[in-house]
Amino acid sequence: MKSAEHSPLTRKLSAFVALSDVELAVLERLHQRRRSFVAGREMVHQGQTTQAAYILSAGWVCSYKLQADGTRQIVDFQVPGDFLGLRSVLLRTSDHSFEPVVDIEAAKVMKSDLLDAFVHNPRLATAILWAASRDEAMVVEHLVGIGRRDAEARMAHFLLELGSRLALVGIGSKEGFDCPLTQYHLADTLGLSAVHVNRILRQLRESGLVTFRDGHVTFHDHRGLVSLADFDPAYLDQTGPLLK
Amino acid sequence: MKSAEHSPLTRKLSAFVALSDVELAVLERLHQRRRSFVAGREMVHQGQTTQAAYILSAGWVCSYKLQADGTRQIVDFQVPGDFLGLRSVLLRTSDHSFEPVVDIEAAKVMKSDLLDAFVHNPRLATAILWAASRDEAMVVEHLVGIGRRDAEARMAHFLLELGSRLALVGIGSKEGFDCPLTQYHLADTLGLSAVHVNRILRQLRESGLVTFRDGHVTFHDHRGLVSLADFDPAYLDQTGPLLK
DNA sequence: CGTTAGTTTGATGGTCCTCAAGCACTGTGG
DNA sequence: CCACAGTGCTTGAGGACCATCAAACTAACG
Repeated sequence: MKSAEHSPLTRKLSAFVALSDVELAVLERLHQRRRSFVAGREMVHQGQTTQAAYILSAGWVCSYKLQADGTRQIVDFQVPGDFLGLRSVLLRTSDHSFEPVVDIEAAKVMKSDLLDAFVHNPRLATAILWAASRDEAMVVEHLVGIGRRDAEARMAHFLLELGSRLALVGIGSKEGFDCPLTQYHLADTLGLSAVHVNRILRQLRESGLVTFRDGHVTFHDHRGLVSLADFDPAYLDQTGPLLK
Repeated sequence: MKSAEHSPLTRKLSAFVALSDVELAVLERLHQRRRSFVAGREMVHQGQTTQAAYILSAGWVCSYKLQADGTRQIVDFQVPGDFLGLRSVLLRTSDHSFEPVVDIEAAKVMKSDLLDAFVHNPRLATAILWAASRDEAMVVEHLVGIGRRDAEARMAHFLLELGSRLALVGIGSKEGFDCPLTQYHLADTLGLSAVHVNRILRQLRESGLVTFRDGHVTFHDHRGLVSLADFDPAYLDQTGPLLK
């Protein structure tokens, strides 16, 4: 089986652990129940209890929290290869909502199947938990960005992180990537207004660093961006101690 | 054994799961290796790999990330009953630093002991992972606060959350709590300058909502604060689905 | 061809930062 | 005992960054 035939999740995990044929097979079997969801319609509402998680195979999803005053904060995006609602299956009710950014394809994973796979394939369990832990590290980095970076660095950092994540599953590179997000998504992610997002994007474009336009992000000066954003991909790349 | 004799961690977990005598004993045994650390000296540096975690039994610790420009973002505080570095033991190198806010007492937990306890006491494992998941929910809430709340609501929310957490381990209430943090800590937590923190605190005090002074937080109008901050403690209180 | 969603730009103002200075308290050493 | 430094708190003045309001423009779509 060639790498191109694998699911994005398999690609992602394989970048960090050498998975055995058995483990690969179990992973592919988790992808049986294919589902589609249309853009914009909320999949899981905050506070809801779920007995299933999803593995995203195509499209983008955002997870967010709504506040009483109507403002929204996007906590994270899920791209192909990412889990949706893993934590809410394993431990607690979901504390945020999920909404597809575009029409998506996902595999529904029942709690029982997941626990079975974990019990019989501890290395696979570790790999998946490693991915969950990486997601958490991204949230922390996001927190740091909103708290201590100005709008320009925040945007640069965000685009670089997305680029790295997508490159890992083969749909992005240091040159750029396709990006279905609107400037409103960026605003709700970065804690800015949509108007200001627009101005910052123009500024980055006019500095020759990066262009965000027509659903595509183009890195013109990747190193310059890294320097502007103080971007250190260690939190995305590092291998877990149990994954030897 | 009376509740007062239990460790703060035991108190916290007992609020959500009825632990058996065996589980209580295992939990207490994890507290054997007592250690002290002095205020201000960094315990774990970001990027460091650790083979041990700590259970905090007295004092406060903050976990933070430093940026290249010298600014600091505090991600979370640990109060008695909280774990330090649990994730870095289980999965990956630590991605932030830890520093005691005051002199602290903690129990060192070796990775092997923890894994042993997990294997033989799955309910205990679930309870501890529930606590870890709760920590993550707090980080998400923190992110929302910095991204979408103004300085006053951010401060109010933070103080309310701390109050709830401390009440759970018996060192705080709706009336207030002792708090060793400086205004600089608050600033680095909330993504504000220390000067602005001072102004916001004055504003909250003069509105008769809350006083932060001389190492003590006093809630004058708890309900008013909750309303100002749009504080919903669900993310702290909810019981996980596996904890029946 | 009107409607809607998304982008772009300008004008104005508020929130919060930075710089600066003064004060209170504590601990230290001469 | 007192000078002095260090830490933390407080307040003022000025300005930067970013929000809000408003309006025009484009593209997609029924």
